[in-house]
Amino acid sequence: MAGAAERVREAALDLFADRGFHGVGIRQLAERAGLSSASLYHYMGTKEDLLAAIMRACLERLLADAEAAAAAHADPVARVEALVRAHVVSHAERPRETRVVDGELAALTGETRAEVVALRDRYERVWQDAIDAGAAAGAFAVGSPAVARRALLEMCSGVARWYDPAGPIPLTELADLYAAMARQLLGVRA
Amino acid sequence: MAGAAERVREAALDLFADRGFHGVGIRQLAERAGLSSASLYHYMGTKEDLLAAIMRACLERLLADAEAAAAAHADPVARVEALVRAHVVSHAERPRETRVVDGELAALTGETRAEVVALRDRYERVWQDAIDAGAAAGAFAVGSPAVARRALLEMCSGVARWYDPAGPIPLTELADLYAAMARQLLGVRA
Amino acid sequence: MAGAAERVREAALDLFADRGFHGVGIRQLAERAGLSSASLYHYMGTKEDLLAAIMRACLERLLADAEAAAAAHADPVARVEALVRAHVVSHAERPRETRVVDGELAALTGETRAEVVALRDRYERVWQDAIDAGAAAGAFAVGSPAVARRALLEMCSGVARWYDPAGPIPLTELADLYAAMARQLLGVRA
Amino acid sequence: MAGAAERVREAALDLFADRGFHGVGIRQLAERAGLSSASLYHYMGTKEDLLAAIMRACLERLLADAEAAAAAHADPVARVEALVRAHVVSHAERPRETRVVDGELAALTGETRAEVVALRDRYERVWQDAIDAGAAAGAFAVGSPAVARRALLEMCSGVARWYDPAGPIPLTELADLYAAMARQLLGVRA
DNA sequence: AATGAATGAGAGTTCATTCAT
DNA sequence: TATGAATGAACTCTCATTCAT
Repeated sequence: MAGAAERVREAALDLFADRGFHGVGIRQLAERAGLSSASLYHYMGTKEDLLAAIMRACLERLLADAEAAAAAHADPVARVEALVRAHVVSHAERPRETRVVDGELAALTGETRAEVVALRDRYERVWQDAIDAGAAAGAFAVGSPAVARRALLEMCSGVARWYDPAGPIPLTELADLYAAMARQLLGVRA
Repeated sequence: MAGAAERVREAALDLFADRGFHGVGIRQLAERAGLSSASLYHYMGTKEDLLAAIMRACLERLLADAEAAAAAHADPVARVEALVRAHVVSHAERPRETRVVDGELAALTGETRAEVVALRDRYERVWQDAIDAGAAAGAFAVGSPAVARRALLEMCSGVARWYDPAGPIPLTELADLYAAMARQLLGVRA
Repeated sequence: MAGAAERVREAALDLFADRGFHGVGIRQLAERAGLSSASLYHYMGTKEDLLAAIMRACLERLLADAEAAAAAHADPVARVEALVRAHVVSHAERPRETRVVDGELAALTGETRAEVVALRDRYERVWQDAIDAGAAAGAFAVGSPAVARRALLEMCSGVARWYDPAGPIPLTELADLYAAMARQLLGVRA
Repeated sequence: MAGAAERVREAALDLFADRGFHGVGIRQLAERAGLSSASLYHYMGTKEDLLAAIMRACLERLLADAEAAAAAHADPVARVEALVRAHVVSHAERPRETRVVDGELAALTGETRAEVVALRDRYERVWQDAIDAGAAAGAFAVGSPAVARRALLEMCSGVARWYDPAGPIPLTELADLYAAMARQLLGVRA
C-alpha cells in the first residue's frame, strides 16, 4: 500500500504538470489520490503549499546536483558540460517536476514565491558563473555570456516537454546529444 | 480612445501571459479592459474563444513569417538563420502573444485545440524541413536533426520570457546573437 | 412584409407555448422575430407585459365566445354543449394561446395577474352557471356540479396539448366527439 | 429534524409546482431548504437532475399503481374505474409531484427527457389498452377510444390543480365522483 | 486517519432592460 | 424604426477550505 502522502504528491505532479496549478481543482487532486477532498488536508497545507513543496524539492535537488557538478570540475568546459548533463537527465527523468518548476512560478504568491525565486536564481547563478569563467578564460566563443546562459538553459529545459524514456533515444544518448550541442553553441575551442 | 474590442484583446494578452488562462477571471479581464463583465461578451464568445483567437492569430503570423523566410532562402544555412531571426524578433516584439502560444495550449479543448495544434505542427515542420535539408546536404554537424530542431526552437522561444526591449541589448543585436548561436549549435561548416 | 409587431407576437406565442415564459429569453424572442433584442422594445413593454397582452386577448375572446354561446341558448343542455364546442374549437385552432393561458398564469405578478385571474374567473363562472342551471332543472345527473365543471373544463382544454389540425380528425368531428362526451359525462337525460 | 436531502426534495416540489422549473432559482431552492446554494450540491446533481428524479419517482409510482389496478381487474369497466380512482387519489394526495410531471416535461433535455417520456407513454398505454378492450367488448359507447383516453386523463389530472384535502370533499368522495363521471363519459352500458 | 457536511466567495455566462445614435 | 453598446443583477455551478464526528 503506497502511502497516502505519496499518492497526493503523485497526483499533484501529474495534474499540475498537465493542466497547470490553476487548471486543477482540489477535488480532481483528491480523486486522483484516492481520497476525499477533506482528507487531502491531512497531507498538505493549502493547495499553494503543495505546489511550493513540489517546487522547492525539485529546485533543491537541481541545485544540489549542479553544485556537485560544479565542484567536481575545475575546468570551465567540463563544468558546463557536467551542468548540461545533470540538467538534461533531471528533466528527462522527472519531467513533471521540472515542468511545474518552469511553468507555475507565477502561481506562487508572497513569501513563498520569493523563496522559490531565490532558489531558481541560485541555480542560474551556478550556470552563469561557469559560463562566465569559460568566457573569461577564452574557452568559449560567445557574443554574450548572459544571453548564452539563457539560451542554454531554455534549450535543455525543453527536454521535459518532449522526451519519452520509452522512445528511441536512450537517456545516455540524449545527454550526449545535448552535451555536444552545448559545446557547439558555446563555440568551445577544439 | 482605443476601441473596446482592442482593449479586451490587450487585457487578455497582459493577463493570460502573466497569470495563465486559468489564473485569470472574467471579472479581472473586464476590469482591465474598462468594461463590466457582461459587456465583455459583446466582444468575444467564450473566454476560451478569446484565448483561441489570440493563439490562432499569433501562430498564423509566425507561420506566414516562417514560410516567407523559408521561401526567400534556398540555402539551408541561410534558411535556418532566417527562421531563427524571424522567430527571435517575433518573440522579442510580441512576448505576450508568444508566451500564451507556448504555455496555454493545454487550456484549449476539443476542436479548437486540434486546430491550434495543427498550426503549431505546420510551423515546426517548416523548421524541421530546413534543418533536415541542411543535415542531408552535409552543411550541419548535428547528432540528431529532430533533437536539434527542438533544442533550437526552445532556445529561441525563451526570448519571450526575459528580453526587455528597453534593456541594454538592441533587437538587431539580439537577432545577431541568436543567429550566431544557432549556427554554432548546428555546427555549420566554415 | 408581415408587420414587426405581429412577428413579435407570433414569436412569443411559439416560444411561450413550447418552453414556458421563464424558459424563453428576450434574445430568443428577438431572433425568432427577426429583430435585435433592443428593437423588441419598440413593440412591447416588458416581457411580462407581452405575456399579459397575449393572455388577456385570448381570455377576452374566449369569454366573448362563451357569453355569445350562453346568450344563444336558453336550454341548459344546449348551452353547455355550445360552451364545450366553442372551447374545443378555440383550443384546437389556437393551441399556443390557450396553452399559455392555461399554463403561465403563475408567471404574472401583481395587478396584471389579478386582472387575468378575474377574466378567467368570469369565464369559469359562465360555465358554472350553465351547469348549475342544468343540474337545478334536473337535466343532468351529476354528483357535484362544481366538480363536474372542473372535470369538463380540464377535459376540453387538453385538446390544445394534442390535437393536430393536419391529423385524421377534422375539427368538426372533434367538436362532435367532445360534445357527446360532455353530454354523457353530465348524464344528460335522454 | 428532517434530513437535509428530504428538505431539498420538499423545497423543489413546492417551488417547481408553484412557479415552474425555469421560474425557480437555485438560491430560492437553497433558502427554502435552509441551506446555502453551495450545500445544495451535496444532495443533488444538477438542477435538472433534481427535476428528473422527482418526475421519475412520481411516474414510476403512478405506473406501478396503474399496473396493479389493471392486473386486479379483468373486466374492462372495473379496470378503467380502478385506473381512474388510482389516478385521482394520486393527484389529490400528491398534487405537487403530479403538477410537476404534467407541466415540466419540456424543461427536461436529452436522454433524461426521452426516459421520462417513455415512462409517461407506458402509463398512457395502460389506460389506452383498458379503454380499447372495453370498446372492443362493446362495454363503452365512445366515438373514439383514443380521444376518450385523452379526455379522461386530462379530466382526472386536473384534480392536482384544485383539490384541497382540507376542503369540503373527502378524498373517498372525490374518487367516487370521478369514477362516476368516467363511467358516464365512457357511456358504460347499464 | 478519514470524511460527510457545510459554506462564502467566486467561476463563466446570461438575464431583462436602457439609451445614444 | 432600428440597433450596437452597455450594465447590474442574476443565473447555475465549482472553488478552496473548515470542522464535527
